[in-house]
Amino acid sequence: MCPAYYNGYANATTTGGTIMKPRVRYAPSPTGHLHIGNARTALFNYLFAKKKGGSFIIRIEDTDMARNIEEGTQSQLAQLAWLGIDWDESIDKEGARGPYRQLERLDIYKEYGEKLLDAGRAYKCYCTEEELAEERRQQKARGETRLHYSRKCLHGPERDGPYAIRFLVFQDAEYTFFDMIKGEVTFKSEDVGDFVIMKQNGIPTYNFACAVDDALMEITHVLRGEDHITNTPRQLMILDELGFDRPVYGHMPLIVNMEGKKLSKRDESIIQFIEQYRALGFLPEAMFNFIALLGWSPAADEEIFSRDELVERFDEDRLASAPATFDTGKLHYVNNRHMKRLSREEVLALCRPFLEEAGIGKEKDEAWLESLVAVFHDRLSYGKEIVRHYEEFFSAPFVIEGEALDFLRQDGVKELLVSLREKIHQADTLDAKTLKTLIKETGKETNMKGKMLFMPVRIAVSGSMKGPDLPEMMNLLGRETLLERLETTLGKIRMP
RNA sequence: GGCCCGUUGGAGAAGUGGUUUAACUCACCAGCCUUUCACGCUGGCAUGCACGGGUUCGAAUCCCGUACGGGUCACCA
Repeated sequence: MCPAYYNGYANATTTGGTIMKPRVRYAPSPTGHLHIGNARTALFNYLFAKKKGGSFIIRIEDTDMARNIEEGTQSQLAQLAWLGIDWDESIDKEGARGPYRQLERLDIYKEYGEKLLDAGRAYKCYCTEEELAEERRQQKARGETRLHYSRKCLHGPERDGPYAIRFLVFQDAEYTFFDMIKGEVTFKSEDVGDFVIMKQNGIPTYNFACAVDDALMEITHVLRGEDHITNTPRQLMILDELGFDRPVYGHMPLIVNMEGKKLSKRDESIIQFIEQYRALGFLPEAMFNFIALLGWSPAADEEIFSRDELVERFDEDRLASAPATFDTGKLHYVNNRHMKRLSREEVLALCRPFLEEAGIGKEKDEAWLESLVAVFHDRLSYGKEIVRHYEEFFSAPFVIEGEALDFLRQDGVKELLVSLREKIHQADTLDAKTLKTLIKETGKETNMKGKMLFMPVRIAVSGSMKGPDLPEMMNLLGRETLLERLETTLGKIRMP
């Protein structure tokens, strides 16, 4: 993009010709746990700040008293920290521009609200919720397309009683800004009705607090979800009237599900909260990696990166403007790739809680657990999946059917299995290495090799033509189960 | 309904007017490797960029319209 163009709409990036270090923020409201969409907003702001050597600030937007929840703030911060997103200034890390919790900044909003009142850019509104609802109802009934406040309090007399403060929107003004992602965006003031900046309870509304804080905290760039794009003109109006510089805005496309719908918290098809992924045994660096791919793409032939690599490669010009589809399959792939980088011990540590929870390997020793993990390491998409893999091969009902059964009905298979059964029965010790030797010996004796040797054994002990490494799997199964399954299999192929 | 945004293969997605005969990744298929299965490696997979006009010597890329999808119009953030 053209720098001159850029500066024509915002001067926050430069002052007196020197480039300032960017200051960006993530501003969650503590109404719940960290949602995947919010995590992405935080992540891109973080990436942008780190890449440019700037500061990443977390501001708590707790102005909705009704929806704030007790643990909301701590939960948000804890999950961000887990992802590996750390911050330079926030409620637990005071900087020069605090406080960082909006309810602790009420005096500030009050002061600026009065300033606007005095300047005639805002007015007191005594309307009740019921009156406003009735007004809207009538507008709709009349078929009006723009449902804006009627301004009936604009010229009304001052009176007693609670009031809200409304911003007086200019007539016939245009608000144009250069969006880092969308390009030039223009809104006409006539599309914006007089909006409340201070609620009756003395607490600011989102748009007001947000604009004032961005200015006072010297935020230079605001990267946020596209659902905020229509809030931008309102914030611009406030900024302009208060004489503040505008930050540069960038509106990121929404995250949608496979059906193209916005990720709603009620959507059952996708797990929505970071905490839930953590609980399933996903890796924080993999989540970081995956989320970075939601609406952004690297200029490389590779998509698997560490956090540092992502910071290094981040380029805001590569942020997409089309919706980002949340693809669970891709998430599994990314996590799998990151898990492959882990040592066996690390994977076991990740899987252990799930194994314990499922009661797997209770009577087995540590070596057995290690082997179990080793056998599935490569194909694990997340920690808890070890349970599913285990059940599939070890505890599910043993059945052989279809193609697998047909394979066993070939000549020589029966003799092969009988011979192997004897060897397993007689062996002193059974470990993976021994089992491999036994299979080889059986092959020699019965004159079977390659697929004709291994596949019948695989099917006979697992029921499946696919699965983990055969000797390792047989070792985990143990002598008793092997003999049982071999017996069952032989019984099956005797009766065609 | 007004306003705003978007639309490239089975899926994600590059591409910002001319080495694009449209990267790369996932999935899928084939081959190689492994005495089995995976892993890994190699190759295949859009005669076309929602549709219709236009601008241009030249458009997936710029403009206009249509269709479809989404967002937003609160004393929620």
